[in-house]
Parts: sequence; C-alpha cells; structure tokens
Amino acid sequence: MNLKELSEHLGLSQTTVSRALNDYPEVSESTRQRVKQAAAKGNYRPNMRAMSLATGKAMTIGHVIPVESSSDVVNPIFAEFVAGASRTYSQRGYELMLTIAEAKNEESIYRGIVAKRAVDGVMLHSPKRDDPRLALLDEIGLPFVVHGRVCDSNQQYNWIDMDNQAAFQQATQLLLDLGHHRIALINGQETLSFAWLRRLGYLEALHASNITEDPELMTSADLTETYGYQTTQKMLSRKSPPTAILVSSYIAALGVRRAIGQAGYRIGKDISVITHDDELSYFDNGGAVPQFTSTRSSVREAGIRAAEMLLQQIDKPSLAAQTQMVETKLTLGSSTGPCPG
Amino acid sequence: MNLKELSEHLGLSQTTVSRALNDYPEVSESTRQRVKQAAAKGNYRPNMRAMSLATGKAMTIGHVIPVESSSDVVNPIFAEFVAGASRTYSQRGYELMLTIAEAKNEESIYRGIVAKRAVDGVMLHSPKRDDPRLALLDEIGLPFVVHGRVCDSNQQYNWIDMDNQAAFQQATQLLLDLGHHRIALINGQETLSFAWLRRLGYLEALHASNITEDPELMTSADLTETYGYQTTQKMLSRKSPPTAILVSSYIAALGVRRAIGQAGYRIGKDISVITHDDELSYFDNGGAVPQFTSTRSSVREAGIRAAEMLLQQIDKPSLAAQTQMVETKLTLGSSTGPCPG
DNA sequence: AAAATTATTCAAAACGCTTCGGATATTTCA
DNA sequence: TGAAATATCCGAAGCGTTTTGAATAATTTT
Repeated sequence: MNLKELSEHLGLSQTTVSRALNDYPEVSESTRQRVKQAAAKGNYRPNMRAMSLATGKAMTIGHVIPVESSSDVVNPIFAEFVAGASRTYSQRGYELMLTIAEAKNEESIYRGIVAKRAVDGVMLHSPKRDDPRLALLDEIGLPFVVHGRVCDSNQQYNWIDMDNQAAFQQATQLLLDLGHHRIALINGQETLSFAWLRRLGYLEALHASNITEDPELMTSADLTETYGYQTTQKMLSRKSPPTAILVSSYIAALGVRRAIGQAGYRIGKDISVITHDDELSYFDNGGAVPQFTSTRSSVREAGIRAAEMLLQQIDKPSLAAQTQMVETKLTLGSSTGPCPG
Repeated sequence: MNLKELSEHLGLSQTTVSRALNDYPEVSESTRQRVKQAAAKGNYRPNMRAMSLATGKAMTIGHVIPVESSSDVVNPIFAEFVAGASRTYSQRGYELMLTIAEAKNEESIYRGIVAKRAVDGVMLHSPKRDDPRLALLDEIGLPFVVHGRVCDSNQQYNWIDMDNQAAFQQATQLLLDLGHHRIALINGQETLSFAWLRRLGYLEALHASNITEDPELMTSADLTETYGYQTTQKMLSRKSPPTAILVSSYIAALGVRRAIGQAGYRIGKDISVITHDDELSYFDNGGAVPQFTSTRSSVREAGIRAAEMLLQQIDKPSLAAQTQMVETKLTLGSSTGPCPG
C-alpha cells in the first residue's frame, strides 16, 4: 500500500492525503480523520526511502563503534549505551544504523555514510585524548555528540560525560582516608579520554597527600576480566603489594576479585577494591550492601540523554554546542575497609 | 556531489555514468575508467535513499533485539553476534539497522519496518520454544534468519545454531564420568529455545545413568552474575548440596565462582563447574589450562555466518531454507575434577 | 450582492538514482 | 560495398514521497 493507492482509494489527491497524515493545518478536520483511519486500517506507512529523498532527512542516526583490530574486543558498554539511545530514537521516529569497524577504517566510514546520505547525525564513541574524528566531523559538517570528552581540543562540540577525574579523585581519597598508601590503578587504555582523566583524578588525590605514584602499580589496557586477573596476580606477588586497588570497570574488577581470592586474601579486609560501575544490566552491583564499593554512573541513562541531545542539534542546527555532566555516585560496598597492619 | 553534477562535469549522460559505476557491460572500458576516477576524486557515493527508491532494495538488514520490560537486561551476546554480522554486511555494501525493543512491542515493530520499506531482511534473536515471530515474518514475507531454533514448529526457515542439547548432554556426561551424581543446572530462561534444549541434554544424560533429576537443583532465569551467585549460594546451603554445577553462561558462572569461593569451597576440587562459553571478547577463557571447563562456541562466528546466510536468501529468494550447525567444543579447564568423597 | 478572505483541495515539479527503449557510430559479414 | 550486427551512448520514465503554486469552494466583509 502506497500513497497513490491510498489516495485513490479515498478519492483524494496525494497532496491532501500526505498533508492530512503529517498534520498540516490546511486540511479539514473531517477528512484528516477519514484519511488517518484509512491509513491505520490499511497499515500504511510512508516508504522511508521515498520520504527521505523528498525531505532530505535520513531519519537515521549512525553509531560507529571502533574495534582495535589487534584485540577485537567489543566494549560491553556499547550495548548498554545503545539500549538507552535506541529508545529515544524510536520515540522520535528515528532509526539507528550501527557499524562496528576497525578503528583504522573509521575515517572512510564516516566519509562514506555522509556521502551516501545515510544519516542525519552520528554518535561518537570512545573518544581519545586527542581525537582526530572531531575535526573530521566538523569538516564534513555532520552533527554529532560525543559520549565522553576529548581532552586536547579547543573545538566546541556536544558531549555528555561523567566526571571521571572527580570520581577517581574521590575514590582514591576514600582509600587514603582508610589509611591505604599503596593504591594500585588498573585502568583502561590511557589513550582514551576516560581512562586518562581517571588517572589524573587518581594522581591528584595521591599528590595532595604527598604520595608519589609507583609506576608499577599503574596499568593500562583493554578492561577484560583476564586483564584484571593477571595484573592483580602480578602485583600481589611483588615484594610490597598494594593494599588497595582501583579498577576502571566492573568486568576487570571480577578478575581482580578472582586473583585476590586465589592468593588467599580477603577482599575488603586484606585488600580493598573500588571499581567503577557502569550499571550494566548483567552485573547489578546491588543488594543492601553491594559487593563492590564503586563509583557508579548509568551508561544507559547517558545513552538516553545523548540521543536527545543529538536530535535537538539536528532539529536546530543553529543551537550552540551543548554539554552535559551525568551524575556519578560513590557507593559503599563490602570491598573496602581500613588498611590492615 | 550527485550524479547529475558528476555527469555534467564529465560531459556524459547520467545513464552512462550510472552504468559505468555499476559495472554494466555496455560502456567502454576507457570511459568506465574515466568515470570511476572522477567519482573517486570527487568522493561521489550514490545517495542511498535515491538508490533504494529506484531499485526497491533497502540495502539494510534489521536486527531487532528483544528486552523483557521487567528485567531490562540486554544480553551481551548480542553485541558479539552483531560484531560478526556487521563485518559481513559492510563487505557486501549493506547497513545494519538496530532496534532494541520491549518484547511485547516486537510485532508492531516488524510490521512497521516492513511497511516503511526500511529493510530487506531481518535477523531473529532469542527464539522462544514456540515463537510467534516465525509465523509473523512468514506472513509478512520478509526474509529472515534465526539465531537459534524454534523447538515447536514445523515451518521451514533459515537458522544457524549450536547443538545445545548435545553440548549439555556431553558436559553432563563428563561430570557423571567423574563420579558426580548431584549435578545442578543453572540455566537461562527456559521459555527460550536454547535453554530448553540444554535442559533436555542435561536430562538425557542423567536419565541414561538412571538418575532422577532434582527440581531443586534446576533453575531458570536471566543469566546475570547475581543470579549465578545467589542460586549457587542457596544450593550450597541446602542439606545435600550439589557436587557439580552446569551453568549456561560465562557471566553467570562468574557468580557461581564467587559463591563457591565465599562458601569456602575450592572450585574444581570440592565442587566442579562447567559453563557454556560464548567466547565473548571480554571474557577470554584461555590460557594453557582455562579456568573453566566449558562447552564453547563462537557467537561472533555465528554472526558472520548468519549474515552470509541471510544475504544469500535475499539475493535468491527462491533458495530453499538453509540450516547450519556451528561447532561446539567441550574444553577441559581447571574447574572440574573427580567427585570428592 | 459583489468583493475580499479564508478554507480546502489539486496538479505537477522535485528529490537522485536506475533502467527501458532508442539512437548513433563503429565493426563485421556476405 | 551494402546490410547486419555490435558497441557505445543518450533521453526520458519511473520509484513514492513532499511541497510549491494555483484553483476552487465556502465564508466573511462591506
């Protein structure tokens, strides 16, 4: 069923039917009703491609998520973020186009989808400290929102982020207050902004207490369970092991927990752990006393808000760049305690 | 840059330029080269919407992934599966349209995207034992491939799956051979096919050894870490706890491991654990001796193959329904051992 | 009651591509 | 050498919408 058929069936012109469906004022209320009913009855939906062609709007948002070809790791927070964003898009009649691509191909992918007129805007994932995609998208003139921030840039752009630095500064401070001095940081790839900022927060707290960081207690890699396990194992086997560990993801923290248990230590007693918790639906760190003390911030909520921000920018391109900080809570669980000895 | 501009710039008709780019034979090799070079230089890409409208092909595949509104859990295997499929689509010039939707809205979503002409086919995720979507898609006439199978159906349809039943039968048999009798099954939602089939495999092995199942050792829910933890904790606190546990996902297995450790048992000694391992990139169960004995099967590989299957069906709608069984390996790790006592 | 508004409808152009049916120039064949 | 075949190109129609510019009908104003 297309517009032509529908209008012939109604004995109206395509113009009128189209206008009735799109709530234009210049059509009488009675015919509008009649048209809408007939459309609903015939399950008519405008052909998206034809509509896009006519209006110039793709009604689609692109999410291109980078994967390092070496590791092939797909960050689980993407799924959670996308779950949030998808809801917003659906409500507003937009579709979500997903591309999972090797990081090195990203530029050509962006240029491609924009030349194809496939999207009205894109969401930028996993920003790096100095991310070339910012300039690229600005050059192309495609609206975008960054999930996170780019540290080294003086461009104006839309972003939504948590306060990584403050969160990790606070978490480190908590551990310091508990008497810990040897605090390890098991961090994500520090070429990425979020990890870099967390590192800064961590260092900020240490330095404020006149503690010099120990490079051997600071690591940076893809936040897998195995990574958390292996680095913790290594750190614990050194002559002066850490008494507390700060971990950048829940999944890595599970590996940390494994290593601690296996080494015969008790978590929260012998060794304290604080993790960041993105509130992934598969890992609810809940209960009366959560197992992990954590800095937590809902990635799904970020997805919802980021999508709204992007749609606003698309609706009103004249709008100034927006920024939004998402709330982060430091929640006490059973994985922290005073420094023993 | 559009076709008109490009052809004017070249002094050729739109027809010829279009044909040159699409490798039609009725254009001379020299002009084809000239056209292709100019197109590359001007970064010309056909407007996807216009092309779709003209050809009637959306060049897009839909993945709609259901979320139970109650739990809001997004299964992490989706991301992995999609990572595989996305690669195939890109290579073939297709895009991937993602919708995350409450399960109860799925029917209207399918009807919607098909009426909008948004996709050429869809991937069906998380099939249920008796899944109404099969009949729906058949009625609509949209090509689709199921990741998994529908147990109660005599329709012909395309699917790709692992042999859930055989895998869990084997895993159970291994535990039986190790002398275990009280074997627990921590399963996914058994309204879903995969979980149901695993249960059948588990029961098959038990019954073959003349063991009657104990309903208190069989649970079914969303496979979260917390679920694995809590049910294991409960089971271990009973008068006659299981000596072995079969878990349907790696993530739940992490919870199982936590509960076992916390109860003071040693995994692989006091209690054996076998988990299914989807080979999620964030949880590589590798090493010389993997931590978990597991039935493993690459979801990413399944995604690649499923996408290829779907594109084939779209290219040749006359093709008979295809089915494909993906390999599953039972790999020994350190989480299993002879039944103590 | 005629003129001026306003409300309602329509025909046709436009969006950017593919493709059908010719047209022209070149080659091949008898 | 003339006819037939082939190679190469082009104009225009069509895909299903939206939207411009006009036309007609109904209402209001003077």
